[in-house]
Amino acid sequence: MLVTSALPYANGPIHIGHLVEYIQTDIWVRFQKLVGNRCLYICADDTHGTAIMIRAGKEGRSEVDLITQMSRAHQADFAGFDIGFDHYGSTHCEENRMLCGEFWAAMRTAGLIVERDVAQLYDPESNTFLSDRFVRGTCPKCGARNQPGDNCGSCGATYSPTDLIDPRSTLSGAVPILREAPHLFVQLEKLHAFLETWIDQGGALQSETANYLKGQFLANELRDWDISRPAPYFGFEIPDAPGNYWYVWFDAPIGYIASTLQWCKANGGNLDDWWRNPDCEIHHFIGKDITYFHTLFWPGMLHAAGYQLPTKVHIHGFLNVGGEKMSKSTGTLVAAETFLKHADPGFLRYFYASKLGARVEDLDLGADEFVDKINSDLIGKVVNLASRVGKFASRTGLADTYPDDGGLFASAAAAGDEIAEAYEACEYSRAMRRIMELADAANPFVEHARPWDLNKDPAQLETLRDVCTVAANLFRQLAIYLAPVLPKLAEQCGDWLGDPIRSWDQSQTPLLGKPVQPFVRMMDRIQVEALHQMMEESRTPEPATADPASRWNDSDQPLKAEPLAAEISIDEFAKVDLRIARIIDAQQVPEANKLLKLTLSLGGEERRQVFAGIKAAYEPEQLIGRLVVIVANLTPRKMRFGLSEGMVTAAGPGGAEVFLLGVDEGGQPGQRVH
RNA sequence: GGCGGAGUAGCUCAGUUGGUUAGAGCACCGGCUUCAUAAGCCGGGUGUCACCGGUUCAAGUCCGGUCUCCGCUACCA
Repeated sequence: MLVTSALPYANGPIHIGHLVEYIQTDIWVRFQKLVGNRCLYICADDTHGTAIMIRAGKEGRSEVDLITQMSRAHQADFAGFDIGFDHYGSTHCEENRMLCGEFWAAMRTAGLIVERDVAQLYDPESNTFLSDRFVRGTCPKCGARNQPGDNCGSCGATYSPTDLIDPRSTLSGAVPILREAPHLFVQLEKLHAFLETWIDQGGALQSETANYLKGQFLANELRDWDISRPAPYFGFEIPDAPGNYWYVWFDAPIGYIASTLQWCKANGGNLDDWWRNPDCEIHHFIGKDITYFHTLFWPGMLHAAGYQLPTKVHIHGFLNVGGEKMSKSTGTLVAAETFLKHADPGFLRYFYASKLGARVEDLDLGADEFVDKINSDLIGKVVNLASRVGKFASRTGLADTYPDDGGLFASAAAAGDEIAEAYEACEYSRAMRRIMELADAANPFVEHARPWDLNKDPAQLETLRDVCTVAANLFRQLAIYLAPVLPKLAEQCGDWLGDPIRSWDQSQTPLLGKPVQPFVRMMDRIQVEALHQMMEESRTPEPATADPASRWNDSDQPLKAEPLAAEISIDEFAKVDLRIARIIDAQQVPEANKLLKLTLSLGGEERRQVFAGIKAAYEPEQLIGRLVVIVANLTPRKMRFGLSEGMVTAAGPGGAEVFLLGVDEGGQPGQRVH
């Protein structure tokens, strides 16, 4: 079988959010290898695209220089967390260029490619077409300034970058111009029927994902996929369309194959054994953000080029920290490197394992929960089991026959199948729970056997040896079951008992008649301060903007929408009698579309009935009791629903966007506004 | 608005096809212990299984409805 994790983009360091995926995959791969499956774990850096090109330009170096350095950093981070790739390549390699050409030719032959002109914003100063994220401007809907080209961070509207008011290139600050260029498209609709069948019958997807695709994409005609980018672009030039490059999402997944090919070259393998062999399972582990690339485009590409389709696409959710999205400003976006400075990588591996299931669900890392889980499970239950008999065991060695342990070893051995099934199904949290149950059962054995008393009586040496034999073997079982998650622990256990852990089956037979090495401590408790420190270190404060105007980022739209009125004198203003009033009752007017009926108090017994057009913006209950500003000397107006004796002041474009004027603390009903 | 998931002890969760008195770990309280890394053992459940209704001899579990939270999505890939 062949297993992949998504290719990390060569534009930033690995952080604990990425690691969810690599740890999830690595556990699965280690499990497969442990049970004896032939398994290759393939990954690579994803290196192409505008972002890389621009960053390299900014840093004044070549793209190759940038991605080379980034790849080194990524691999060091992964190694630090014991992610055991069989091969780690790069999408920027000759193998990938060759394979891209092969896929391309196949797709051309299949008649999937068409050419069409696309108008895109172009930066005339840096001579680059601008993808959405490199254009910023004023939101056409709400008028918020300095918003990205695809959607508004303020009102959430989505639009195309050409809709932006006053657009600017983030590269040069230049005003982008609209320029047409021919693009090449994949007509995915031609593969509609194939994809439908694959999704329905392949069993490759979690049910929620299949459901999502069917409802979201396959229910309609599939749109053509824009697969080329005009120069300049860091990537591979399309052989039969000079001046055009494959879009990064074309060559990235092909990188899985290219990286496998590199492995084959280095290890004497045959690529078709892995990618064109119906007997070879192919498993992709990805995050939910790139679902459709891997479940629509990629299967389509593989199908067109005659490669084996994925057996399973395992999709996981995102990581939250402390119940919130990771962010640089709160320091929850902890780099892999930073984590390693403060804590054992095994802790993160175990924590994720204890939280991961087979569903597409986000998981949460809480500092206290993390510390509790590590200290009580790993330290208190697992490692401590070995530690309790460590000193004695190295003196007594292991007995020649397995002593009576009340059935503990046998029942833990019997649990092996269930635990294995949980690993296989990616239900790691279930596996961890079962393993901890075994650890819970093992510790009382030591307690009741009282090896510390036996140790004082030389005549009891045999019994002591038996107790140590049981405890050491129960610990070894745990280490084997945990080996996919905690490879270091398995190694330490192997060193201690002089028998390396290589296979899942070792959990079924006790280790006997061997000397035991001096016990060395395996893990240390973690303090919650360690987590706080790594977050503190990861915090990069929101850049404080010097210019107050840009800090608030207020739009000029409202003023443009409603320009200033003609000048008036102070006397004219004085004619308008504005008063503070308290809303003492607010009622729906069922027949009215926009109106609420308000009863206002101006203090004392003075009451006003006012109809206000704020129905869409406010619930009556939330209005009662609050102070508003009203025009108190307005001629009463007879309306369909009754007399309106004044007007409540409010701003905003209307509809739900209505904002009542408030009164600061201390203002009283009846007071005039001057 | 649509789709999906969740709601069980203070916290994290388990609870299989309905079936005794609803569970585990952690936390907490009491006692014991000292081999072990402020570790361990024994005992202790403090719950309106979100809410309402229905089916049933029997509902955390099945059905209908309501509420709350989360994720995705709203024609952008």
